Amino acid sequence: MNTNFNAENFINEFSCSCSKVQIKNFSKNEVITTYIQKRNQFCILLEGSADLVRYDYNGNKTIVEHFSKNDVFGEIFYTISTNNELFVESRENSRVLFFIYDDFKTKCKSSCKFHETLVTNLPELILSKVIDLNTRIELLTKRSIRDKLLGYFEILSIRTFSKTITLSFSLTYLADYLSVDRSAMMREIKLLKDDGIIKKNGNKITLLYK
Amino acid sequence: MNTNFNAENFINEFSCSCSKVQIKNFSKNEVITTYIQKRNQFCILLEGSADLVRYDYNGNKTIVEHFSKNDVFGEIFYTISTNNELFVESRENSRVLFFIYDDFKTKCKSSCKFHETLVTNLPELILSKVIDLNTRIELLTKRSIRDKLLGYFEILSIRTFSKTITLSFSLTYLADYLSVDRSAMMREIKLLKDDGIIKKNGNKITLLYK
DNA sequence: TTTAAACTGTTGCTTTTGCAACTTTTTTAT
DNA sequence: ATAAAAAAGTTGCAAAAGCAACAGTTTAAA
Repeated sequence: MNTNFNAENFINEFSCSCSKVQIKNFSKNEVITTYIQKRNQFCILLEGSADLVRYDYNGNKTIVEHFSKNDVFGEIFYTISTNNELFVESRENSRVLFFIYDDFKTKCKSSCKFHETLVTNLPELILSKVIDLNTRIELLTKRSIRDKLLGYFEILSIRTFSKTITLSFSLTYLADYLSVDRSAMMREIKLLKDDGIIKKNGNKITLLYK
Repeated sequence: MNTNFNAENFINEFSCSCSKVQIKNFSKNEVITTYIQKRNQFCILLEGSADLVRYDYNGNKTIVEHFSKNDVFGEIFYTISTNNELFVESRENSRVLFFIYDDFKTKCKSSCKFHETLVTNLPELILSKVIDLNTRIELLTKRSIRDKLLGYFEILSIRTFSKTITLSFSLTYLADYLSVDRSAMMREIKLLKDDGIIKKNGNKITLLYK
């Protein structure tokens, strides 16, 4: 699965006049959208990165999803608004394309090329989201912090074809992403080092096993 | 998001002659497919129910995903074959449609109506999968067994518009689905009862709060 | 450039969860 | 109808994870 679709280039090329989409810019830490009462909102991250975050009643922050360029998100992907407050925060300067999925399925008046191409590419974009979500579930269903960490490192290692991986974010963030307590995670990292399973140098981690 | 597409009816109606798909029947507990070397395999569950399961090195079973009628699955939805053995088990007598996604994107020779309709409905089918996966992530990111249980009960409660829910499967299964130890989960259920938060009668659970 | 804020690293203590082992009950198959 | 298998329900103990509270370090902002 490898889509060549790049929404940003596409938009620049056609400087979209489609009446059904909207593009907005966001600076770091700005809230891009909330998942409340925006039924069928569909967003594409054109540039930058963002997180879908949730804070529970204990103040625990969880990174429910992480989005990077070309990722899709929006309330369309959620059925039940639980009591959770979910919102998407920009992690750096970002550009986001918004539209309402139901509107978009029908052709726009001018039957513009942009509209058409986007619709054609939608399955691929959503499919790649499914892959991301499944990867995340694989991690979250691991029973221990150790297994979550190793599972995560392994994924990065496979992706980069290297036993040494570089974390592009803080360990605090990683803990939120793996949905575990930070200090417990730090302890586990130390144990992994002590057991000779990994080596750590700043934000570089090397897998020593196998 | 409500798709009216029903793959089974559709197939019966057109008694598909499309050369690119295959339909097979499975009886309870049979392995429908494994997620190893079946790149781009795309499956639709026409009838019955099934689970994507994983056994880790400790013998822990995890229900990675649960599939019911019209759900889609297959290795196409997974990028990285981790060392995990993933396979899809039929939970009852089931019927499954198989095809290779890449083949299917291009029209079949006869440009059959079946092919066309399926392609048209693919985005909706995948979209509804995303919704399921997100719901699952919501649950799995909860920090405690208690929160996972309550989160799960709440989802069922919202879906059925009722404070009383009926579990259609065993508690053993639920523990595998929530990815927690069964006895620990049983203990937590007891505590929830003791705390007057739920009432339990066989497989019926009533939420007492709020 | 100095100050504040965020992140890293660590630890003692508490709570939660997992594990193993068992009994009782329910379901399923012969 | 009965035996076997699966599930429910319990419990003591061990291990893992969470919590809180630090000090030291790095990063970002004024």
